[in-house]
This record gives sequence, structure tokens and C-alpha cells, in this order.
Amino acid sequence: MVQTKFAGSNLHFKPEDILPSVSTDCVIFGLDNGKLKVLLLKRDIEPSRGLWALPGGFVLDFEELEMSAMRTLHDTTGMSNVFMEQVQAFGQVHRFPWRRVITVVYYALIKYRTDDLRAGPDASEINWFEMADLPELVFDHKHILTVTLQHLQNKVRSEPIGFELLPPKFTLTQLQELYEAVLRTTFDTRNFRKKLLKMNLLEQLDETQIGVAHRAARLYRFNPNIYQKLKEKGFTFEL
Amino acid sequence: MVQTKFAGSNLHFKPEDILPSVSTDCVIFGLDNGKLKVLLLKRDIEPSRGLWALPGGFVLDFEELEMSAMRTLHDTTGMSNVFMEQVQAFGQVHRFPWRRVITVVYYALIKYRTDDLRAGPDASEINWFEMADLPELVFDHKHILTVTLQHLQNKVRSEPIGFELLPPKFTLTQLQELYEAVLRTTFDTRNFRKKLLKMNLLEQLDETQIGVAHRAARLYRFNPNIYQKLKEKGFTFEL
DNA sequence: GCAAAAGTGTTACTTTTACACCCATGC
DNA sequence: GCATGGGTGTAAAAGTAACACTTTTGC
Repeated sequence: MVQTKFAGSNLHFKPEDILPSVSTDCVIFGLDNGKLKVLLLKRDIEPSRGLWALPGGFVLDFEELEMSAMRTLHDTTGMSNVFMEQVQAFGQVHRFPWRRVITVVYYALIKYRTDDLRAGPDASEINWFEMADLPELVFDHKHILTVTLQHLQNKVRSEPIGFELLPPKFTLTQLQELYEAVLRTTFDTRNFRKKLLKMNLLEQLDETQIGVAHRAARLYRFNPNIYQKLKEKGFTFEL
Repeated sequence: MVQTKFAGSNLHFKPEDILPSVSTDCVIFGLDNGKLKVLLLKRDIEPSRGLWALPGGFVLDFEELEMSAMRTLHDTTGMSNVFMEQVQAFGQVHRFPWRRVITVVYYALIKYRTDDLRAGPDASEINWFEMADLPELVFDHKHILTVTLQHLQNKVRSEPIGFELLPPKFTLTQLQELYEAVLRTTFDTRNFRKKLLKMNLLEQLDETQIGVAHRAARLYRFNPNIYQKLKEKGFTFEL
């Protein structure tokens, strides 16, 4: 029996295991050279074959929403154990042209990589796009990205999650560029460093950059345990 | 033909018009005498008959999520044109005991009232409860309330939405008590007033309280147009 | 020695905090 | 006249913003 090709990457599941009206989509953020990028797939299925879309898929009957999103993330990047949080649900009646589908959107912050990306069976291509230079997107995905970026900008200023976009050891310049990219602004170097270091969140390492053609910068590490302890004492991260 | 009584207030709709796996729930906040309260229904249907629950119901096939939540709000309070925003989706596999149901939660800020509350056909009782003194709740509704309160606390500090809980004309003391109730804290009266008035968001009226057994307080009004203009000039509300 | 980015201190200004008394009104 | 909440100012402290030059390293 030939069966309709559903949107999403659930083809290896039986139709009766799928919730037909609920999907999850993933906004996967990465930082490439001080630029905030998002991972998109070029659809190779109807509807809207050939347009770019957020990775996503239908939720299985016995699958947690977050698991569904993590499955998508794993399918596309090969990664697990990654920072991921729900943004909200998007449910406009005609957002999906064939029938009513509510999608629950998650965003993930990952360490940028270009190898091991897999388009999967429903897509012909996978690629990173600068948030400032997006292609035409399918359905309401443009709107979803707008809302999600706003959400990220709020979160990143009130919780120390930005580090998730950086390698475990990073320089203060990288950290500053990260915040400048996400918040689309600039900071005064001296003031930025003073502020961050004063929080006592960062472990200064006895290591420096290697292989750079200029003075090598000090490396730092974010320690979640330190943050936890500070938080219990009433500290709140605020950029 | 006898048909199963579904949870929710969708009994006047035909089963085929209902999305069986998506519901909305409403966290309806009101301010009673400086206390933050939430509106709950005592369920008169299975499952969990007799327990208290958030008002909510299944989403119709051709109904926007927000409309669904507004319908619930209207059914219980008779109100429309009310401040309402999505919190997020809750989708734990076994949150609803009979089958998989994802619920999209909205919160509403309304002017407190006790008349015209309607329990509806699925509930035996409707009542306001102090956030600090909740009854036993059905399903994951306790968790939903916790997350939603947190969400409200964040929102209320970064956007001028608290006014939605007050009558159109209010005193600065009422305003302060509102924020103290929502954020569970206290403010210094002088500093609070200075801060709020300095924003130039509030219109001072030539009216005072009437019928109080002490010096009558000045009344103020929040003007959304003023806020809009200030926002365009780069102002951001921050408490 | 030069290009390139790292790193650092001080001052003016703004915001936040802490704190106590007189005022207006109804009864 | 007294009980009740309304309304106000100031000073110290903390935090933020603006600003320019020296250091280190690789080539």
C-alpha cells in the first residue's frame, strides 16, 4: 500500500502512532564567527517542496513534546544533551495548508558545526543561515523565527545561557561578540568585561588561545555549579 | 444516542468538529483587596470529578487557539476584550489520564468580580482562590499554575500590563499593592512612587477617592497611547 | 618593526536605596 | 480630636557610561 508522504520525519513510524494534529519544530541556533545562525532544511516533500523550513515533525502518541524536539535535533545534527527550551505553541488555523496542525516550538543553543549535518529523508539540503539574511520560509516559519529570536533575546539577558553557544573554553571577546550578535547591539569592551567578571561566574583558566597571529587571549570557563550557588544566595544574572 | 461526556465545555459541538488531542486552559488572574487570586472550577465530570481545575476545553477544528481560550473566559466570566496571552504548551504524555492531550495555556488579567461567574455544564462550582492558598488541583494544573505565575512575574516587570488588574482609575497605593501581590515582595512607598511617576506613563486625574474614612487619594489612569509613543522613542518599562 | 587584537582605570553621571514626618479626611 | 492611610525630600551608595593608550604575539 502506498501511503501519503506526511511532512516531517516520522515516516518510519506507523500512522496510528502519530498525533496528526500536533508537531514540534526546532529553532537551532549556532554562532559562527560572531554571527548568529539558524539551521534550516530545504523541503523535498509536499506541501511547499523546495522552500526552506525549520526542522520538525509530528509528535508520537507516547512521546514527550521535548523528546520529539530532541529527536528532530538529533536527526539533523547528530547531537544530544543540548540546551533546549520551549518557546510556545503556534496554532493558526491555516498555518499548515492541508489540515489543522498545532506546532510546539523549541529553541536549541548548540556549538556551531557544519559536519555531520543530515538533511534526512524529507529534505534535499540542510544549511545554516544568518538570522539577518534568511531565505523564503515555508508556512508561518518566518513568524516563528521572529517570535523565537525575541524570546531568546529576553532569555539571554536574564539567564546565563549564552555560554551554550560557545566552546567550553572561550575568551571574553568571544563572549562579548556572542551577546552583540544575539542582541544586535555593541558593548564597550572595558565596561562589558568589568560587568561580567564582577559577577564571579567565570573561571579564569591558566590557558590562552593558541595559533593566533596576535597577543593570545586568556581563556575562561562558565561553571554551572558556581551559578547555582550564587543563585541560592540571591544572585540574578542580568546583562 | 448517548455520547461520552468529554472533559471541557465543548458539549454543544459535534465530536467531529473537535481536535481530540488539543485543548486550551485559562489562568484567569484577578486582584481582590491586594490579593492575587485565580479562578477555578470544581469538576462535575469524569475524570477527576470533584477536584478543582483551570477553566478550559478542547479546541475546535476551525478555531484559533486564542479564540478557544477566549471562549472559555467568556463562558466562565461573561467577559470579552480582555488582556490575554499565551504562556506555553503542556504536553506530558500522561497528564490527562484517558488519552494524549496537549494543552495550550493562556493567562488573562481581569478586573476582579464575583457576580456573573458561571460554572457551566461541566462544573458544579466556580470560585476565586488565593494563589497562596490553592486547593487540590486536577491533572498537572498545579504545575501549570506554578509556571504561569513565574511567567506573569517576568512579564509584569518588563511590560505595563499590571494595570489590567486594576479599575481604569486607581490610586498609587493600589498600584503598589498590585505589584507587591504579584511579585510577592514589598516596595518602599516613596521610591515606588518616584519611579512610576518618573516614567510619565500615568495620567494624574483631577479626582480623588470617595467614601474613604481618611484622606482621599489622588486617582491616576494608565494611557496605552502614551506608552506606545514612549516606546517608539526607545522607552522600556522596567520595574 | 608592524599589524592585530588583548587588556586595563578614572571620572562624571544616573539610579537606587534607606529613612521619618506632616497632611487631609471621616467619624 | 483621633484614627487612618496619603503624600513628600534628601543624602549616601552603587552602578552605569564614556573614553585612549600600552601590551603581547606572530609574522
